[in-house]
Amino acid sequence: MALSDDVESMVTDPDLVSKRRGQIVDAAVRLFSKQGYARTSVQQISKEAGVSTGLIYQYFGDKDDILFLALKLVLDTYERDIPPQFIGLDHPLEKLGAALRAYCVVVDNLRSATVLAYRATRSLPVRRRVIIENAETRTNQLFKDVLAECIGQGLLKVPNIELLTYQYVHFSHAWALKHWAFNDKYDLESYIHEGGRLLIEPFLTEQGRKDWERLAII
Amino acid sequence: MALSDDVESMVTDPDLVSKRRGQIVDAAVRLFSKQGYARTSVQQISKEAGVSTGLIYQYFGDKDDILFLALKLVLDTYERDIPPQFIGLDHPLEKLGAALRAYCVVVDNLRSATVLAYRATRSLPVRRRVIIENAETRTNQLFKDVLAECIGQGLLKVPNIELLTYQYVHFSHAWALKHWAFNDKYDLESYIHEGGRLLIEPFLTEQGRKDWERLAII
DNA sequence: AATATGAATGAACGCTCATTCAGCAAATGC
DNA sequence: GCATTTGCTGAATGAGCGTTCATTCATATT
Repeated sequence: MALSDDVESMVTDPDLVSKRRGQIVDAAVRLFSKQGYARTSVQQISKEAGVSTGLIYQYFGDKDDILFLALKLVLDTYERDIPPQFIGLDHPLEKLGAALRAYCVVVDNLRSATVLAYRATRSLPVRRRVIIENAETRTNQLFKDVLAECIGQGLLKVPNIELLTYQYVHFSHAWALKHWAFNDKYDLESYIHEGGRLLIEPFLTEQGRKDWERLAII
Repeated sequence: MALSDDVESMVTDPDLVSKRRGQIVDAAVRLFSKQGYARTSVQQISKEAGVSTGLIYQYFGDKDDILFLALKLVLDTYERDIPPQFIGLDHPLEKLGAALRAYCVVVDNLRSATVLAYRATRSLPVRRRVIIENAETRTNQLFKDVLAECIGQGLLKVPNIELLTYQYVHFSHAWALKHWAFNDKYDLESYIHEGGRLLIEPFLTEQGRKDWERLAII
């Protein structure tokens, strides 16, 4: 969860380390998203970040370190930005709707970075891939918990919590991954709305349906 | 749809061309799936395929050509193997169930190649990416048509055909993409079964439910 | 048997790119 | 005011890669 997670730096001042790393990772995400990891050179990253090539090796062990922290930034953003969107809310269905919306909104903000995470996670060494996969699992757990709460209160009836959770997550990711197919048919808001009709409404109980219509969440 | 789609070869004999290309693409898919496109060298491919490096350039213009034909092989397999699984069937719900099962089975057979298609399509030049995306769209259309038939006969009631189609496709792909998460919880057959409970059963009409239970499809 | 053709080889070439390092500038310590 | 440390630079290095091509081999043709 900390900023580094075992990437080492030659520079001692922690503030400077996180500032520089942020600067470099931001530039890297822009380039990786546009051109892919392999087609992006460290020289390009240094130019985009406005630093020298040598500097990068003061803050990262090698090029793979940059990719790892870039992906971690994406996953950390999910974990940081989604929960605040629903922890204040009272009604479980409200929370669920807000969680789905929040996930789609974050994906929309990080559209190309999300695609990057899909494409590049596998090219990390196993030990690091697991860290990223765990972060994803934790974010999924947020959904699962809210979903379980809805079920516990008799608002939803679902055949398989875990797989439905994955469908929510996939639905959100698809907004980035299949943007080439969706772009001319939906805007973000209508996409979210259709998500509710497809992945929440069919599973509402009698009671759930009443609340859902009253709350007019999505 | 033809084998080549504009990749040129120095060799004239068409049988030999397709044999050699198959041999090389098979080897490439194995390596690309394991190590990624960028980390795989043409020298490695030639060794894996049991030919010389020079030979590869008699059958492909450049390394990108190999990737293109590798991805095309995956998408063509989808298009070739799924329809036969349901065209003989009478009842639309039977077809839908068979289509979902067929898609999951094909993905299971091409698991690492499916992951490759997800990861690498974006690194093709635009013109070729479009060819791959069109192939995907055609396969999706198969689902959409069967789905429309079910709806037309009053067996299903779905809020959004297109997006539900994507959920089917995503569900199948997820078997490959999220295998690290699913492997110890489901086998292929139970995964397919859960897919039916999540993505078909909630949308059955009264009539549809009766038929579905009678047919015991998934 | 002599010749021609097309397939196959793999060493060599040139280029890209990750990584290093000798040196500069500024800050800090003595 | 000198010495030392820290942050930083960017040209240089060298390994690895995609691609080429002079050559060999196998088969067909005359």
